[in-house]
Amino acid sequence: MIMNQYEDPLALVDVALFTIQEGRLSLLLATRKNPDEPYCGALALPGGVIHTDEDEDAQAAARRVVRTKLGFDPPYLEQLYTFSGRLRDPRRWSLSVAYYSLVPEGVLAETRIAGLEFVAADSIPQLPFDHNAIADMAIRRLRNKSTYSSLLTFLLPPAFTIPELHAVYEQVTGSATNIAAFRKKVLDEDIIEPTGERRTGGQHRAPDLYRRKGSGVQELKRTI
Amino acid sequence: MIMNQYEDPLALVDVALFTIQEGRLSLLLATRKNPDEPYCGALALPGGVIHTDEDEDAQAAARRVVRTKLGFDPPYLEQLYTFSGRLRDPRRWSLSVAYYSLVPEGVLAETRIAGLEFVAADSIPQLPFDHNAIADMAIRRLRNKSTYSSLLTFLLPPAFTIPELHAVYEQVTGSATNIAAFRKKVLDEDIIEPTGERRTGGQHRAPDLYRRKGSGVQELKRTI
DNA sequence: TTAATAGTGTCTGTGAGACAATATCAG
DNA sequence: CTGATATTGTCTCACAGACACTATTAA
Repeated sequence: MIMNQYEDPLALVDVALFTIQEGRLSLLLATRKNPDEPYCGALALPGGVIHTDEDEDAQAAARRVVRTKLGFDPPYLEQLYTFSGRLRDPRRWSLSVAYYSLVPEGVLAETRIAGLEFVAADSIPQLPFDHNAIADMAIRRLRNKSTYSSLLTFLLPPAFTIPELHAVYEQVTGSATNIAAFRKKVLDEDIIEPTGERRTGGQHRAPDLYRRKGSGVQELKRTI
Repeated sequence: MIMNQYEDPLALVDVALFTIQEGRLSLLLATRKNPDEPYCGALALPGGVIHTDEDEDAQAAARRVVRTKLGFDPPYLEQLYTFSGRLRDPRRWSLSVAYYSLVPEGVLAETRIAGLEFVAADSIPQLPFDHNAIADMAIRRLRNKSTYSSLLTFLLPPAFTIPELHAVYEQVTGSATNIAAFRKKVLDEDIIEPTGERRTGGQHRAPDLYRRKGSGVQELKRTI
């Protein structure tokens, strides 16, 4: 190991993982289980030390954290911000690359892994470290990016209806909006496309099903 | 020092510092001078190892880097993204928290510090590490944020005219826009305010001077 | 007075948003 | 048929953008 005249910071990743549970935007918290680490027993954002022997980069480390805690690869994972400082971790000067992740409604409904808990995004309890700051920034980013991208489709199953997307939009942004205007906007943005199917079963007209267009997030441009 | 079973990554900061030089958006590069570090002698983004004994956090480290290389505190400094991986630095697994900074036109004109060089943002040479990726992302962020915030005012002196702001806007976004529409939009966005003075000297009507409103960047909201 | 740039007023097209009207579904 | 919700069509208002016109300045 090539040395460095300064003590190296502790390098971590933390993940703010969101899903829809019972119609509400929810954040995943995990019980800390390692007795060698601080705040053992407390609920916190899932995270951990970067394993430089196996993780190719920080994104891979975050992916590994989700995979080991939840058992699957997160469909959407984006870097949020890096939190750092001398005092944020009792061990030593630390640096946490924070990510946020979106998981479709229902995927985690049956997952009954011990120590995991979902809390409503608008009533997050007090968390250790600076995890409340991370969660707050993740929600702000999510709210903001929802207004100009196909981000929210990652909170829904592969095929979804416009009313469902509209409900998620209202849940995330916290604002009531006109569904007719929403429909028109989202359709000529060219970020979703009809599957050709409809969802039957309701005692009303069957809504058209759509899927996300393209594999990643689509962002829209502003003018001036 | 509390140990950790994994080798710690090398923790760095890098800064993409922009200013206007001869009417063009320009990026600052610095000659690497430390013979113990890779790419000594090459031009690269100014950066360095985080000093955990003196830097409170990564932002403070980036501020220190700018201060020691340029001799002043950067007026605007924002975290951009964290670049990481096993191979990006020949020393070892590394993690660089990248920042971008904006400095008013003219402030660096007289600065004649050896080893510093400005290059036009649209013709950046090949750089060591993944510094080209950092610079590209910084320019994308700058271009994008310019369209919905008061960010560009940080590339101008404290008092500036609307035509000056418009010229910077066109230079940064690379698009020709209508100055009348630009003026109207920027004025009712409430992000700048008139100083009450005008800039005389030209052989034409003296333009009104404005200043940025508020101390930080102002962002605008989108609708739907 | 003239050349040059600053600033203002007017018109138009586009798109968000409200709302009415029509279309389907299950029972 | 009826009660529900989905989808489409129409109108209005706000605003970006184009452009013409007026206002100032120094020489």
